[in-house]
Formats: sequence, C-alpha cells, structure tokens
Amino acid sequence: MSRAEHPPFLGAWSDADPREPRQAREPLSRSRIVAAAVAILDRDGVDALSMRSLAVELHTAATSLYRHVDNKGELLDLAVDALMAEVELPPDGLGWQTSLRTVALNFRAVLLLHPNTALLRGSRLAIGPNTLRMMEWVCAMLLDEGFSESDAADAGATVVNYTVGCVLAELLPTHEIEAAGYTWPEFASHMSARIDALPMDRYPVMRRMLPMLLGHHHDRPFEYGLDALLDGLAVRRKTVGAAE
Amino acid sequence: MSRAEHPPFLGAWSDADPREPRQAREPLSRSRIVAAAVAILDRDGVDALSMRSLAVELHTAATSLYRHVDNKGELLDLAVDALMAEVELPPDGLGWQTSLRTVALNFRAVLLLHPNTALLRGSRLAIGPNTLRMMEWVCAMLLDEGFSESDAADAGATVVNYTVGCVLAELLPTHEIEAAGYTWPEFASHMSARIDALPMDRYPVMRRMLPMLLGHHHDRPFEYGLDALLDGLAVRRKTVGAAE
DNA sequence: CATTCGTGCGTACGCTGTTATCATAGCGTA
DNA sequence: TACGCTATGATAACAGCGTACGCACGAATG
Repeated sequence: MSRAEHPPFLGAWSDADPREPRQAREPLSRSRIVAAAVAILDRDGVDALSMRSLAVELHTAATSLYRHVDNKGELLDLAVDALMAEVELPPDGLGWQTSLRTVALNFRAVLLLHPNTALLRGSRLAIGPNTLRMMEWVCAMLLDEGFSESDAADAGATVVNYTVGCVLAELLPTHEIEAAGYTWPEFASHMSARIDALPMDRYPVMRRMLPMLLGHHHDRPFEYGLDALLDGLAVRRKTVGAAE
Repeated sequence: MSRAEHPPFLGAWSDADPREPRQAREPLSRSRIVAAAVAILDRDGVDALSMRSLAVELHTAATSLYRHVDNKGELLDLAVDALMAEVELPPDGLGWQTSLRTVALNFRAVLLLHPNTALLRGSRLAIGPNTLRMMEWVCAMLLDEGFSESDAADAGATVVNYTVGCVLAELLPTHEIEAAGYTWPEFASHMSARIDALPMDRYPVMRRMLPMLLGHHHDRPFEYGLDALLDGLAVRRKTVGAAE
C-alpha cells in the first residue's frame, strides 16, 4: 500500500550537490566524531553538545553518528577518555613521591585546560585506553617502588580521587556562574545575599570563609592537600612496611 | 459547605472529585517537593526524575512545581543539600583529627545511603543551608583548634574534596552497571573483554589490578587515604606551625 | 554485470524542561 | 453578605532532545 503512489518525483532531497560524490568529505570515524565532540564541549559547553549540533559540526546528519557510536553516553565517555591522552607522564627514576605528585599535577592541568569536558568526570565513569594508560603507569611505578599490589591500588586511587574531587570543586562554581550569565563579583554578592537571607548569626564563620573556599585561585590549596596526602602515604608506609 | 449549585457540568477536568476541595491534599511547598524528589531519586534513579514524574508523585501538574522552584537545576541542588541535613556532627572535644575523621566518615555514609542523589554531587554545586551547616561546623572546629583561617579552609576543603572524589569513584561504576542492566560479574567480564580487545600486553598491570580498583568494598581504601591525609595534615602542621 | 554490504540520511516517536495563559479558592474589606 | 485581590494550581503548547527504523546509494565482491 502507498508504495509508489507518491514516487519521489522531486528526486534530489539532499541540499548537497549530487554531483559532488558522497565521498568528498572524508568519511566519518569514531575518532573524528570524538574530536568534534571535545571541540564543541570546550568551545560551547556541555549543554551545547547534542547529537544534532555535533552532526552540524561534522556536516552530517545526527543519525549517521550512530553507525560509529552506540549512544550519547558512550560518546561522552570517549570524550573524557580522549583528554587523558594529553596527560604527560614524568620520566623514570624520580621516586614514587615526586612521580605521583607530578602525575597528579599534570592530570589536574589537563582537566583544567578542558573545563567543560572535565566536568563530565563527575557523572561518567569513562575507563578507556587513555585512562588505562595513565593508571597503568602509576600502578606499575608504585609496584616498582616496592608497594604491595593492594597498597599500590589504594595509593594510586587515593591520589586520583583526591585530584578529581578538587578539580570538580574548582570547576563547578565557575560553570554554574557562567551558565547563569553571572560574573564572579555578581556571584559573590548573590552568594552573600543568599547567606544573609538565612539566619545569619548561625553561620558566622562561613560568612568570612566562604569566599576563600570558592575563590578561583585553587593552585595553593590543591598542592597543600596533595603534599599532605603524599606525606601521609610516606609516613604510613614507613610505619607499616619494612625495608626501603 | 458544598455550594455545588452550579457545578460546571463540563467543568470537572480534574480527575479528583470536585466535591473534595482543592485543599484536601495539603498544599505544595518547597520542602514537600524536595522530599518527593529525593524519594524518586533514591527509589528509581536519577534518570527517572523529571518534572512530570515528580508531579505524578505529588498528585499535581508539572508546571505547578514552578511556583515553588525556579527550575530543575535548583531542585537538584536542593535535593543534594537536603541530604546534608542527615550528616551527624561529632561531639566536641575530640581533637581536630578525630573530629575531621568522624565528619568525613559520616559524610560519606550519608552519601552512600542515597547513591542516586549523591551522584548529583558530581555535576551540581549545591551550597544550601545544610551544606553550610556542615562546613560551618568543620571550619569553626578547626579555628578553635588553632588553625589559621587559610589553613582551616585548606584542610577542610581537602578532606571534603577527597571524600567526594572517593564516593563518586565508588558510585559511578555501580550506577553505570545498573543502568545497563548488568550484574557485577557480568560487568567484570565485560570489562576484561574490553581490556582484552585492546593490545593487551600494553596493560599487564591493569589486567590484574583493575578489579581491585573497581571492586565495591571500598571502605578500606577510603579510610587508608583518609588517615594518610590526616597524618599528612598533622605532620605539615607540626613542621609549619609552632605551639600545640 | 549482478549482488551484497557498509555507510549515510530522512522521518518519526515519545519524552524533556519551560512559558504563557487561564481558572479558581481563600481572604481582607466594605 | 458581597466583592475584588492575590496566590496558587491546571491546561495547552513549544522547541529541543535521544534514538529506532528503513530506504538509498557507492564500493567491494563474485
């Protein structure tokens, strides 16, 4: 039924010139899609990334993407993992403390370089080859330095989790601010207004310290906690382990 | 008091009995809405929470919610903050180390009690009265123990960020697994399959250690890192500060 | 040359958050 | 008792989302 009753007598639906063979633009591929996704994320933010906008970026139709990516979730995971390729791994022989410290600093630097993509770390697992590469290096290094398998896992995970937590704590405020179209000072006053709206004598300390906690010069606090963590790992290692 | 003398005979759009005055179900309020949102989140997961599903839960229309809540974002923030009311604050006089340790443990326990809501901590800022209450207590306690304002901010933020990072690292895998309908062993095999698909000799360490990192018995690693962090804070405090 | 297959694409569906508009209930005032 | 006022809830509608389905066409294969 209704088979050829309306044959496509208006043949060329596509606005692309049919003379130009489809091959003209190089074919889609997972990596090209992911790269474009990261580009959109970095440029326009996470809310601007839809399958349709991504298709526009690639001069394609939205549904074409599904030939190369299972769903949007996987795409986001791939985008996050793609960042991890940029994390620079320190040279050998620095000792586990400075090695761990350097990896953490580089890891954080990469995340801060792509804030909008990094925010996805808070809601997606994203264990891809590049993430594995970093974890592999860290764990191998710790094992090499004499850590037991379980200690290496704990120490590595601890540092990574701490770093992710700190980065999120840095990025979330600025993201929320920009999403609302605020500037930083506007946000500060908005924030203190919200605090003033509460029974303000109940938060005397916060009144003074909140700007300090939300401020965007987070390098120092991050390194403060990181060094404390590494010191702690060293101490616990000495008291628990034997040699070295 | 039913002056039903002229019931608009086409009028009863609502499926509720018009005799029953609208007042019958107690009126909407911010707190009722937030409570219902947390209930949906905990019961059915974050994807199940839409303004419409929330309206159904409250026997209302979706748009009515906007009288009490600016938008869904604010609602999510309120839901996250609502959790923080459950964090138990330890008694005074324990000293800053055990105090901080106890708060971190209680904080994490509350988050793990509401996994689906806790996941939102990864994508939302959520500084509400209950969050402020906890931060206020922590900072005041640290100041009381002789920390400088900036040290108190750094130490408190460090512990909180570490805790959030760890909780996310615990919750994200299980969330992803459940969302995909997997069971844990299925996921494990799926994961090692994905690793096997990669050039597997490049990740020899990860092959052995990944189960350890993703395992769901995370109490020990969390406390391992937490204690290390606290030790480190103590050490740094001794070497930097003077008395005490 | 005929067939199969991988890839791109148009269409369509159900769902989302949100706005504008309308209806109504309860209350202070006359 | 009667009347507007205001706060609140309900209806409808909209643009946008992710994505399942099936057709079209170029390239590879027999």
